[in-house]
Amino acid sequence: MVVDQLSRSPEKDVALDRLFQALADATRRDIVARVTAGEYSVSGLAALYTMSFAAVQKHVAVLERASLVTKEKRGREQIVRGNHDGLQKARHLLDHFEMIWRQRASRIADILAEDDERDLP
Amino acid sequence: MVVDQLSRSPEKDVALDRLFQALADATRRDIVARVTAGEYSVSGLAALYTMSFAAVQKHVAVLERASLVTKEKRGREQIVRGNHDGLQKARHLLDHFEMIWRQRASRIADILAEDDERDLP
DNA sequence: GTATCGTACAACCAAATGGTTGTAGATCAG
DNA sequence: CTGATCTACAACCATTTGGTTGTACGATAC
Repeated sequence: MVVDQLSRSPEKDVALDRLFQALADATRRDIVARVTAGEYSVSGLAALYTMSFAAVQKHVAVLERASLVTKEKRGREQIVRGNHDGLQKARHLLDHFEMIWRQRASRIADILAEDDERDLP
Repeated sequence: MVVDQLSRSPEKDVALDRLFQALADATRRDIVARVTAGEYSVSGLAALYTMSFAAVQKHVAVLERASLVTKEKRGREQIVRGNHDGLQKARHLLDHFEMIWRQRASRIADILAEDDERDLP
């Protein structure tokens, strides 16, 4: 029962938990797509969906905690915008996974190549 | 209350829900990292963590449903491997978001450029 | 054969999630 | 000032999640 996780820094882990958790809902992904392309107030977003205003408000709060969007007060409205950095963090981890995969794939290729060399005359 | 979501195809949505949901847990991300780099049996994975075997088994099941790993029976063991395609699907959506963002950013740049032209003598 | 190992799965539990309604505080329009 | 709008937040509810223990079953070792 080794406790070592491959990933160090539990703080980052929590940030990643929130990031992926936030993206694990179709409505929230829809919100991210919309506010990445333009600006919306919370009520402007709420008008787009059949669920209640409070529900949309909660979704925006989840996205904000995950650093995927930012809110800024403008008069009595709260303007929601996409946060580029949050998206990049998620991409970076997936890129990292893919890098590991490619390294493994090339290692396998190397082994096969060695076999080929052995088979050569 | 417009019902239209930006993203079409609810089936893909469910797949993405599962994908990001699966990645929203540090233990599961750790498992993905490990089985992407090499092969592990379920009990081999379970030995790495302090939680029970059944818990790890459930995590692997979540990853399998999300198409992030595959299981293959070998003797009495079940070998877990990383699934490259699953990772790419997640990356593609994030790439898409980033593309929208860049389009918006360049649109803003264009507008600013127009202003600059107006200001020029 | 018997014992052991690796797995699957059910039943259970506490906590989190995604939704609702209702209430209350700011801000704007008339 | 009054009324409408936008937001925040609490309380509640059903379902899911992440964990546990216990049982059962096929494959392996001796």
